[in-house]
Formats: sequence, structure tokens, C-alpha cells
Amino acid sequence: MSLTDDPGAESQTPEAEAATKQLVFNAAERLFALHGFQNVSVRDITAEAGVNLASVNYHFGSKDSLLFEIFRRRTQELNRERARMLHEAADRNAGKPPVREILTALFAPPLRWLDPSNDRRISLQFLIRARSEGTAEIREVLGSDVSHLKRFADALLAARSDLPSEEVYWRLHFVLGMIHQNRFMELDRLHVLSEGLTREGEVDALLARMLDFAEAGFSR
Amino acid sequence: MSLTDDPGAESQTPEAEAATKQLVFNAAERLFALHGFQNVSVRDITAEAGVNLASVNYHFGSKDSLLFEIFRRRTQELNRERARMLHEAADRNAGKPPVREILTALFAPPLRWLDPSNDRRISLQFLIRARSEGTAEIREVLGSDVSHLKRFADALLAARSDLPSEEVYWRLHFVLGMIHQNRFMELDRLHVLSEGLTREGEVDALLARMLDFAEAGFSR
DNA sequence: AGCGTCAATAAACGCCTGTTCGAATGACGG
DNA sequence: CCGTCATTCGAACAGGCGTTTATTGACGCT
Repeated sequence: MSLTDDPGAESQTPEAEAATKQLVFNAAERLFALHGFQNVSVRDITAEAGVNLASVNYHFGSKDSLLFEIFRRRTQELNRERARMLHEAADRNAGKPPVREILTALFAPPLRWLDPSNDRRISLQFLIRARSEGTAEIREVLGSDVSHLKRFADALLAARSDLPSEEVYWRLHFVLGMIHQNRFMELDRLHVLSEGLTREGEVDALLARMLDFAEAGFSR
Repeated sequence: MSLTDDPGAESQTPEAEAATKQLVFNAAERLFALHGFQNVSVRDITAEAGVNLASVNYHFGSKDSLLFEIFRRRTQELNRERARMLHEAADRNAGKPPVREILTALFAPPLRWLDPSNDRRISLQFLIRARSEGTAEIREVLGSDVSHLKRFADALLAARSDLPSEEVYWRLHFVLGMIHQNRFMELDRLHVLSEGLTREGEVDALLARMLDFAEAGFSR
């Protein structure tokens, strides 16, 4: 429900919604992404935003609701980008895109967010954190909202209709693991391990590498 | 340091170390695995263990130290199993095992722990949780202790000496993502998505699937 | 002009947290 | 049988937490 999107907020006066709410939203996303949900207090957030302590509860109801609202918005944005790319891939290929293009629609959006020049980097970091340490409500959404993933599963099933469908599901599962592995801590460890050989500077190069690996796993 | 292992504890009287300490250790591991570190209070632990509230601080110093001690022990056990399998693979192959055997040494131990008939299942769930929501101390260890991974990286570099080494590092990175994806929440989502087609009942079948996928990604 | 609504503020509330303290307990060795 | 020491115990502490309340200010509308 409530698919109407309002980039700023959801006031009746559509313009210039309370600047305080935006300040809280941004400060919370930043701090949650950097330090985790449980390690950031409402006082930390309001101090960072430069607003009153009660603002969180006034504008969002509770700290939990604030987290969920940020999560909901960012997840929606990411899913939309992916769905759009999958749709375009279908248009280009008479409704039946090859595996590589499906995987590109899955990989490219979060990788673009990961780009240091992108101010969405902090949003991706937030999403990763929320996914693993989120509240029960978030975990519930993640577990049940398969509708988004189902589109990709169906596309892959069509592209590899020669395989048993369970095999396709498992491979999709592995591929999703590759994405979530691109966390900042894990990337750091990789850089240490390779003694600086690997760099994440060029997102396009990383995307190509991931696609090569995943496509090889699928083409067999 | 302190590589001397004592299965029970580290008392001067080597036998029958305080049963309370073991009770706390087990209860804490269970609760941390099920609900996360921050969501479990010292009171929860001592209640579950049926011991006095002060036991945690008396035997472990602090709640943080308790977490770290559990993490240290389980990590050591897992790494040892992996190192042993890698060593055996090297023995079988004149010191230069093929990719698939290296990956087997990496995959098999945690998958065996995952088996429902294995009472180590809870330990694996604990490790997964600690990895993602652990304290700064744990994250520090994970990021800096590359010595364990280095053995696998070196083996892979030898097996695929025809590839640029950075390529090998990236592929190892992807492969590690496949492992960490095998979290319980993610598995649940997979089962929902496939409408029950996928089952995790047989660990050996899952291992074979993972090896097929990962080996394909490496063989190119 | 005055009313009503929404936003922001300072202060406080009650609860839960990890940790500490001093006393009590109990087993063991001399 | 007594003294010792590690362990257990009940109780309390100080601090941080999310949330609530009452009050004030600002703004648009009739």
C-alpha cells in the first residue's frame, strides 16, 4: 500500500515539509549505517541533526518506526531500480532476456550505490546493516516480501528452462550471497589479504568480474 | 597467542572446572545465537543457565569478554577443521590440490555444522551472528586475522597460477559470500521463494551444489 | 482580532542495563 | 576440628535508554 511516493515526506502541504523531519531522517541513516541500530541512541541522532530530543518520537512515533521508515524507503528505491533494469532487459530480448542481463539488473543497482562518488553509498551501507541487525519487523518483511525476488527467479527459470527449477533457485541463492558479501568490512579484509592488489575504485570492473563469475556458475 | 587448547576451561586444577562456567557459556551461546548479542541481557543468560546473576562477571569479567571468549573458541574450532581438510587435500595431491578440493575444505566444515542432526548447529548460528553484529574487538580480529584465509588464497593461487593473482583473490571473495549467505533467514526466504522445492535436509547435496557453482566460476 | 493547529522545546519519568560489593556458603587440607 | 580460599549469593548502584508531558511559539484562516 501507499505506493505514492513523495521524495521528501508525506504532509498534506506537499511543499517544504518540516525540515526537522528530513534532518532527523538523514542523521539517523548516517549514524545507523556507521555504527549500527542498537549502538545509536535517540540522543545521538537528535544531537547530530541539531534538533530537539523529542523530534524523533514526534515525527516518527518511535525509534523503531524511524528505522523501519528509512529501511522501507531505501529498499523501495533499490527494488525499483532493479525492476526497471529487468524490464528493459526484457524489452530488448523479446520478453526472455539471457542470464547475464538478468544478473546485471540484479547486480548493477547496488554496485552503483557503492561507488564512492555516489552519495547513496551511505544508504547502501544502511541497508546492509538493517538487513542483518534489523528489528523483527524488518526481518519479517525481508522474509516474506519475495515478490521482488520472484520476478528475477521467473526470468531465470525462463532463461534456463532446461534445468530443474530447484537448481535455478539454489543458484539464485548463491548469487545473492555474492552481492551481500560486498560489505565494507569484507572488502577491507579482501584488500588486506591481497596486499592492496584488489581495488574497488572502478565499479564497472567489479561488476564485470561478478558477472563473469556468476554467469559461469549458471552456465553449466 | 594462547594456542594451548583446553576443551573445558583454563583452571589450574585441570579436571572438573566450575560447572557454572560451562552452564553460562552454553546458555550464552544459545541465546546470543537465537536473539543476538544486544538483545540478550546478563539476566537472561544467568536465568537460562540457572545460576546467580554475578556469575558472568565473576567467571568472564564482563559481558563483552564472554561474547569474545565464545567467539574465539568456536572460530578456532572451525578454522582448525578447515585447515586440517586443506592439509589432507595437499597430502593427496603432492602439495598442489585442485580447485575443487580446496573449496571443499572451505565449504564442508560449516556445512557439517549446519546439519540439523549436529548439535553444533547453534554454534554456527552464533558465529554468523557474531560476525555481523559483533563488538569492535571481534570485527578487529576478523579484519586482521587473514592468516587463516591466506592458506586458502595461496592454495588457490597455486592451483590457478595461470590467472592474474588479483583475479583469484576476487573469486575467493565471491566464494566466501556464498558461504555466509547460508544463514537461516536467507534459507527460509529461499524455501518460501521456491515454494518448498528446495530443502536443506541433505547437507551433502547442498555441498555438491555449492561446489559445482563455485568451481564453474573458478574454471574459466 | 482571535482562534485553532502544528511544531519545537526543556524537563522529567520509569525502566532496564552491566557491574560491584560484602556477606554467606561449602569443600578441602593440615 | 579449625582455617582457607574459591565460589555463590542477594542486594544495591549509577548510568543510559526510549518515551511522555506541559509549555511556548509561530502561522494561516475566518
